[in-house]
Amino acid sequence: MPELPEVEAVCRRLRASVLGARIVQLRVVRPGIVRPQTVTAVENGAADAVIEAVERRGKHILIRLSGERLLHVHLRMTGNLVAIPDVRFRGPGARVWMELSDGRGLVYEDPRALGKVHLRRVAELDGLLKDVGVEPLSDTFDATYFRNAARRSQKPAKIFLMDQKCVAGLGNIYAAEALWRAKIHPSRPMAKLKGIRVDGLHQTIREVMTEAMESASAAYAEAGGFSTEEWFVCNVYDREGLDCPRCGRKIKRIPQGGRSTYYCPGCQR
DNA sequence: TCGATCCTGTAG
DNA sequence: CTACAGGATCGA
Repeated sequence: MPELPEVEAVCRRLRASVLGARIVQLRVVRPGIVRPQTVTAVENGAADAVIEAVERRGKHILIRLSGERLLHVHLRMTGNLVAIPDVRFRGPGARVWMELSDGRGLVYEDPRALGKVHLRRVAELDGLLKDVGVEPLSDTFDATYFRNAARRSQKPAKIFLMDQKCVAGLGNIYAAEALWRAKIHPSRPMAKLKGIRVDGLHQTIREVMTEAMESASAAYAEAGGFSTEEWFVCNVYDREGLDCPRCGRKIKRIPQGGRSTYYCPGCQR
């Protein structure tokens, strides 16, 4: 589910439904979600807070609460955060749930339970997010910024994009898709790319994220959750052995950093 | 940079 | 049964 566009879609939905609501109680069903914090710390800390804002930094969701506190949520692989009409009807997949004062529920669901829900103080935020890079669709993410970062990194291009330090929010799918559009081989060390090709990659990152952002939010607003392939057409991701839509060669899959990377050996160099 | 880890579900 | 999954962190 969640790379930046999907996380943003989740935030938009929450903003439309949950702002100004008061949290009567928060319950942690799975302690692992909250670790290394304790169940009691998070439950007590969120009780009685009013939801003042829903913000996002990279893939991090930041729910601002009254009293200089906030809920810091990371969906990781399979997490989701949704408002439901009646907290009593939460599903068995609820790992953390909150009862709102009007009886609705704000529920963190996560089948694999790899995600995180933490209670923070506003003052801690900068420290916690210090390694989260620039937003890919912000003005700060310009060609110069990207060139400078690229020049300093020996990492393979795909690893570089998935690392959140330079630009935040790209995951396995959109990193692969941006590289395909830019015709760059995922193993290519960033510092070895010509400036003009780095510029090209900068451009395709913006394209991919813009398209994904729009369709993710649209699909999510309407139907309340679709799997990616229904609204974002991938050219390489999860297409091992199929023809490259651009040059016709067979798409390959290689391991990188313990994950699968898909690319076209014909046109990505 | 690799592998293990956190977990469960699903496809082959 | 094994392999793999849209993420991130840790230690060797």
